[in-house]
Amino acid sequence: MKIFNSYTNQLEEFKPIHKGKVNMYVCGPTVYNYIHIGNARPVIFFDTVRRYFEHRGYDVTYVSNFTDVDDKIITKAIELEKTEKEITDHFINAFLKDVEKVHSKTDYIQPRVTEYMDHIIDYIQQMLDKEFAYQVEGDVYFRVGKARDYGYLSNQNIDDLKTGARIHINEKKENPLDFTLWKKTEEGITFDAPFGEGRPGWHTECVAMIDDIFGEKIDIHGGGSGLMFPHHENEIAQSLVLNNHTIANYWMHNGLLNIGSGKMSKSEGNVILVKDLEIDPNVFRLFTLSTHYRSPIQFTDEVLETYQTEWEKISRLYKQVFVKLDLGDMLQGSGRIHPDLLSLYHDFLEAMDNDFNTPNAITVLQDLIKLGNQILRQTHDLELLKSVKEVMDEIFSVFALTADVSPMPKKDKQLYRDWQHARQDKEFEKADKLRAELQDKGIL
RNA sequence: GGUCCCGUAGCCAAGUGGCUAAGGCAAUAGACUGCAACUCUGUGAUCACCAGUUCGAAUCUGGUCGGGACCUCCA
Repeated sequence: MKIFNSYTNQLEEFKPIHKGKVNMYVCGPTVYNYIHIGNARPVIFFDTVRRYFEHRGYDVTYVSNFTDVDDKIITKAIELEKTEKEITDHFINAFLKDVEKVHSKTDYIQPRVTEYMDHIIDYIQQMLDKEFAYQVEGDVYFRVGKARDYGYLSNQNIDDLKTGARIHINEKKENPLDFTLWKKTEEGITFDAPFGEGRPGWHTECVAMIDDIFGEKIDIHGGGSGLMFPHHENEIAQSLVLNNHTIANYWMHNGLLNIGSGKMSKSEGNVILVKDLEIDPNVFRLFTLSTHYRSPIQFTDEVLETYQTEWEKISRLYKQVFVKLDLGDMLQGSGRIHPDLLSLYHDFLEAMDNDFNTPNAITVLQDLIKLGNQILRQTHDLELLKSVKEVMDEIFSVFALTADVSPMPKKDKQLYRDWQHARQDKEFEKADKLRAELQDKGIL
């Protein structure tokens, strides 16, 4: 299994730290608003990564945080005349609802910044003690100039960054690249620390959480490519000071989702919220996974319609196969997959093993659909159809696709057989009536 | 101004040095069908452009044009 490691910028064989285990952390949302469809991409992609590792037999510990301390949350709280906690509780619930809406798992570890304040303060103190941080008028900054390998992850060198630094000069900083660890403030919710009252910057939380939860270097750290700099760069800088390692063996970054021509972001105002999305989650997942995770995706109605069509084709076949097997009392899994289908399943694994090449994996699914349709029309071989279903079930479980099927009660089975008989006997009026009934029941 | 990414058929999208450049959608021609729907089969690209490296390039190098990201909160 190969993964593209953003840290080394190359494809690497995946080797877990602990045999059979995967420890992974994905940067979660700052909970001051509903998430948009661009935020859903890492949710869906890393959920797929988790599912695939589990499919491969790994025991996965998946952690993703909630940033529930932030200026934007405070602004929102003041604006709505509520407490920060009311705001963040509301948007955490909303987030989890959206995660479910796109068929992603919510049973992962969800640390919140407010629960980690002691750790964060302790970490900042340690950095001060080691002189990798300094205080100015109650603020605490990280001393980037002293950090080792700063810029390695995002492939930038400090001098270029300095040259490119925009005019936004903070007189308090020794160096414009230094980032805030602690900000002195009296507005909104604040916390007490040895270095004064205020709140933490957002770069320390991930390090503190990962260290507390896992207690060591982890396998995978994921997030959107927009986080690579400065957020992940800053995380690594701190971890090198505190723990002398780069947090994760493999850094994974997903590309952005664009809408129309430009990028979608909260500040651009061209957002589509997940909660307002009115498409089948299966379609949205197919759409999201139809492009390799490191490439950007364009969100357009035309492409969405393509995957709508695609999903109808996939789910239609699944349903037909399911009904055939149900009629033949062959829904129970045999665990034996026919060689022809087994080779397709292996193609699927091969695609996924190659840095989660979901587009190619979807192509395998399409091959499977074609084959299934041929069997359905030509050989009617139930054993083969059973294998088709079983391979589809495997792929569905990794992609979190769900076709709407359930075993038929006896009278529906009879109805189906009656329909077939009516057609054979050329009693078309009767057949059409039965067909309409079956369609009403969602069997056809 | 600095750093970096991308440009494959009408649309989406694999492939990143070597047989005739996967696959899907759309289009079109056919087959199947009692009618619908579905389904299957056939049909399409000198890989933005130019120059170079190489026995050989969509794939590597340089340049041109076009699009985008980051350097500031952002998945």
